[in-house]
Amino acid sequence: MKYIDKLRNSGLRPTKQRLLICEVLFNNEKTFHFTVNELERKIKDKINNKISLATIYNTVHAFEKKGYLKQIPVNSNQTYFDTNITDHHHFYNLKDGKLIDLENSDVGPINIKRKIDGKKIKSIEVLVKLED
Amino acid sequence: MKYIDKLRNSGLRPTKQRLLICEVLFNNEKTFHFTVNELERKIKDKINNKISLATIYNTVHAFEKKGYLKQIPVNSNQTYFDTNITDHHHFYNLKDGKLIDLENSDVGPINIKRKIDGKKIKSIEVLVKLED
DNA sequence: ACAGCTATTTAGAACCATTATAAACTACAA
DNA sequence: TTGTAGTTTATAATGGTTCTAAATAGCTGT
Ligand SMILES: [Mn+2]
Ligand SMILES: [Mn+2]
Ligand SMILES: [Zn+2]
Ligand SMILES: [Zn+2]
Repeated sequence: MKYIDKLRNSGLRPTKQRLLICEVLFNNEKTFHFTVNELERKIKDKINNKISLATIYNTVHAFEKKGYLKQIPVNSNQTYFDTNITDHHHFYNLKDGKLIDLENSDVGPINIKRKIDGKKIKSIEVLVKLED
Repeated sequence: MKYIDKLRNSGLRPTKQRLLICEVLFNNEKTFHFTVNELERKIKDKINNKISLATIYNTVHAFEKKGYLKQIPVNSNQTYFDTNITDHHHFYNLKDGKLIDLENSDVGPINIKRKIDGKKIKSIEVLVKLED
């Protein structure tokens, strides 16, 4: 399996639940955005025996901590995750709550002129809200 | 009262609850960021007879719809609001969950080169996450 | 292969911010 | 004043997320 080493090297035991979730998340042509509920549906579509919702949450958070997933800051009652972990930005379609990647090259370089004492910049994220 | 007309002109009846909330939100030297729970505390500090939490939610949403408040997109279990309704951006201190205004002039002009068919850009917001 | 240990999974309960409900109250216009 | 629609309120319901603690599974050393 192609994800066993990835997990072991991260100090995560390659359980069959995690391997299945890796398949769903990372074995795709394109990266994508998802909520935990959407991920649960994708997992159910893939297999017959289900994975507990608690495990899905555990795994998503474990992967996020290891840097294999990112959370996207949007106003929603659900948390949005991204399998695209490169530096990039987002369109947010207010109509249907869907996100669209906005590559760094599609946004001019962002230069934050102000500094905050004793703090380092961890990330700079642009959210472009779309309406009709 | 200075907020009676503002409310009437917005089609909102100037109830004593709304007027009190206006005082807390808008009668300040500086704008500020808040969650509904923080606002509830500020209101309790100001008066003895309390305002129902449901009314606080109702009012915040009414003011947001009228454009007197903005919601700020961050990853948190609580919704962050802003009494600063000008176009601007934010630092987000991951340590304590506090927001700091980042004026447009402290960020270079942001030029979104990509267009989405049939959609208009409603807002462009930059979130700069801070760590130690 | 086995034992022992720790990590992980799981069902279900708990949590908690937010929203819905529906009855009492209030601003306002006729 | 009176009627009506708008508003407030206590309280219940909702729903995403986290917690719990018991069962299970991966791993290391023998
Ligand atoms: Mn998380
Ligand atoms: Mn709102
Ligand atoms: Zn993305
Ligand atoms: Zn602000």
